[in-house]
Parts: sequence; C-alpha cells; structure tokens
Amino acid sequence: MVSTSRKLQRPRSLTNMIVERIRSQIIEGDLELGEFLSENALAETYGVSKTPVREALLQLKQEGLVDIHSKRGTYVFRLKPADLEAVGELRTILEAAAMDLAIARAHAKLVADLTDVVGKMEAALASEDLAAYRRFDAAFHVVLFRHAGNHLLEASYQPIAFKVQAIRTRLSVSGQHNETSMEEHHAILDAIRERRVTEARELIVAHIQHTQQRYAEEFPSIPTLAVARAR
Amino acid sequence: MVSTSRKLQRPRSLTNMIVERIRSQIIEGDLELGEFLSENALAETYGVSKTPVREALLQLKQEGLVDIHSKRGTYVFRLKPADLEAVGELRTILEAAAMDLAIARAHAKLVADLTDVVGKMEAALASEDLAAYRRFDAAFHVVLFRHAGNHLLEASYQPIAFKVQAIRTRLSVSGQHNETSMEEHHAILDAIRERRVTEARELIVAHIQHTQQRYAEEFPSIPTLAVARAR
DNA sequence: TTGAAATATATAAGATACAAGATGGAAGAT
DNA sequence: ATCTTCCATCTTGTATCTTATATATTTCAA
Repeated sequence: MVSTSRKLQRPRSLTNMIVERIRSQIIEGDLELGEFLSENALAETYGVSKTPVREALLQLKQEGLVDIHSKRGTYVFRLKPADLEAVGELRTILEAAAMDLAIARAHAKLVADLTDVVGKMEAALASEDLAAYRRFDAAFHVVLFRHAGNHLLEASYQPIAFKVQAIRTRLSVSGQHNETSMEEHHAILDAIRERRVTEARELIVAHIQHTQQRYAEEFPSIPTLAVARAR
Repeated sequence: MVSTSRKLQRPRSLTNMIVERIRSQIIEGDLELGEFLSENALAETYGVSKTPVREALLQLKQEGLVDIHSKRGTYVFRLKPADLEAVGELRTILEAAAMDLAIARAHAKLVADLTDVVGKMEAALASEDLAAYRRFDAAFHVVLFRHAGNHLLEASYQPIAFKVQAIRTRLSVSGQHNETSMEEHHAILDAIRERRVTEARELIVAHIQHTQQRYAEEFPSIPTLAVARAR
C-alpha cells in the first residue's frame, strides 16, 4: 500500500487522450483557427492509427471545435462575428438559469467552491499568469453548472464552454480586461453569497455581455481568416 | 432538362444513414430502453462493416440516446425519474428563451409555421394517427428554435429533443393526454400570434410542466427496467 | 458448501489495408 | 487567350484483421 489516494488511474482510451490533447491545443491557441487537421498527420504525430484520431475528431465536432467537411478534411473552427453573438446569447440563457438553480439547491457548496476559485483567480492575476487566470475563469462558470443539479444542463454548457475558452485565449490580450473581469467575478460572488438572487443574475448577464462586447471590439484585429495550410 | 427541382441527392455517408435508422428505431419504440446494441449484430443487420456502426453509436451517444460502456457494450438509454425531471427543467429553460427570441426576431414566419404545424396536429388527432401527432408535436417545438436565430441554441436543444420524442412514444398512451396537449398548443399559438409575450412564456412553461407531470404519473407503469437481452 | 483463483469467451478498441470522392493543374479545343 | 475536360494526387470513408479487456464460468481448495 504505497500510495494512499492514487486513483488506480484506469488508462483512458486512446481516443479520449487524443481528444483532450487536440482540444487543449485548440483552446490554448497552439492551433490556429481554420487550420487544417490531417488524419494521417495526427495519427503519425501521436503514434497511433487513424481510427482513434477519426473518433476524436468526431467528438471535437460535437463540441464545436472543428468543422468536418466530407471527403475534404477537418479544420479548426472559425469564428464569425455572428458566432460570437450566438455564444454570448446562449451563455446568458444557460448561466442565468444555472445560477438560479445552484443558489436554490446547493448554496453552501456553491459559495465555498466559488470563493476558492475566485481566490485562485486573484493569485493568478497577481502573478500575471494569464493562462492560469483563464483556466480559473472558466472554472468559475463551470462551478455554477456543477451545482445546478441538472446534468443535462451541464452537458448543454459543455460544448460552448470550450468554445468560450478558445475565444478567450485569442481575444483577451489587453491587461485592462482581466482587471475588470476580476472585479465582476467578485461582485457576482458577493451577490450569490448573500442570496441576492435577482442582482446576481443581473450581474452575471452583464458580465457575459461586457465580455462579448470587449471581444467584439477586439475582433477585427484577430486573424480569423488565418488558414496556415502548412505542409 | 427533365426534372425541375431534383436535388441531385448526394448520397449521405453510411454512418449518417445508420445514425438515422437506429435513432428512429429508438424514438419509435422499436428498440426497448436498455436494450443491448451489438456492433457486430448491427453491422451484419445493415450489411456494413463495424466502422460506420461504431461512428454512428458515438454520435447517438452525443444525442443521449445510447450509453456506451467502455469495452462492455452499447445500450439504449434508460430513463430514470431524475432524468425525466432534468429533461423537463432544461426544456423549460431553452424553450422559453427560444420563444422570446423567435417572437422578437421572426414573428411573421414563426406564426405562419406554427399555424401550419398546429393544423397538421389537428388533422392527425382527428384521424387518430398517433405517430403522426407525435411527430408534429415535436415539430412544433423545433419550429420555435428554428426561428430563434441562434444556431447554437438550436444545437443545444437537439440532444434532448430526440430524448423527448423517445419518452413521448413510450409514455403517451392515454387518449386524454393528446386532447389536452392539443388545446395547450392552440393557446400558445394564439398568445404568440398576438404577441402576448409573457403569457406565451407562461403557457409554454406550464405546458412542459404538465407534460412532465403526466409522464411522471405514468412512469411507474412503463418497463424502464426492460432489458430484453435477446440472443 | 463456499469462496477465491484460473480460465474461457464475448466484445469492443485499435491497426492496417483498400476504395472512392474531392481538388487542382495540365493539356487540348475553341 | 480562355474555357473545358481529363488525370494525378491528396484525403477521407469503409472493410478487415488483430489485440486487449471485461465478464462469466469453471475449477480447486478450505
């Protein structure tokens, strides 16, 4: 009995591992928007056959991270202005609902977890670790869903959650942005803690809309059209 | 120039065809809840190899219609009482939002399409074609999303839409049910037509909750646990 | 008789091989 | 010079074959 809490780490399937790696490359910005993803190349890169690669790409398609064109190939998703709006709108709908439910059903745990996450966001911001800040920002919103007590609602958020992360990576370059974001998260947490439900909902809706608006302003500057068909 | 509007019907992939066939079998009740779906058997049944079958099952998993247990097999989803509640809750959230948006963005088309669908529901009910009634009932709700002008919102509904259909097939046996349902759809359509937005939202929320409640009452009588592991 | 370990079998997961559609450029016709 | 057609090539889509794992069954010992 050497380790006390080793999870017995059941090896995940190759497909899952590849999904996670490609997804994180898209989220972190290591792959460009619109970049071509060759099954053969990916299989070779990861030292596996095309089968798990294909299945991974299929799953990423469901998550909205890649576009598969029949018999032509798979490409990292591209961001059109309309998508940005659609994402913001859907986030507003889902997150507001999730927050209501979470406050009603698991207030104590919700507050505890959010407080924890906000603390980590503070720390990341202080040490200027932007990648970490983005991850905790994502975690904040995921926590809302986790405590909403409806796994289907959580599942609905999943696809756009990744897309939101990918967008965030590519658009949040200005320093001002994160300062404002941090304040907004604090305000939301405070409202939740004190069960000011309507105010909390208004704050989170406003937060999402601010975020979308800032992104929309930066939008023209990003290389949406970058294709980078490297060979 | 023989035919004027033949679409040149590009043949879909085998995977898509199989997805559609299995999905419809689940929705229509030809496959029992919890029934085992063997890759080998399906491949043989449809006269294809296991690859497209696997990819089809993967997609059906995303739609929540099957559960895949790693290395053990794939089963038609099972309905637990908690799922029923979760589905209803999520429907409430999404459909209310979709309706608001659709009324704001495409009122004329929305009213036209809903009127059409309600007419067909009426006809199906009159001729006691229950299967058709269920399809148009599903169509009614899909129309709301189609006109909401947010393809991500529509995509969010997709997974539970099929599940709702599958549930409906298995639970709506009482005649009374459909009469009431018909009336509710009429009321919703009227409210939408006259742009009584809040009322329309209340009506559709109530409609969904009624539906869930009726299902919950019938629930004990259905063979959720039916496994039917035929060999 | 009971319980644990060994073994058998069924099943999916993955690798490899092959077929077929999509694309772009070259060659030929106008 | 420009447009069309054909063909080479690239890429996915599908089939077949092999391996690994989970579960049931059997066997053997206590």
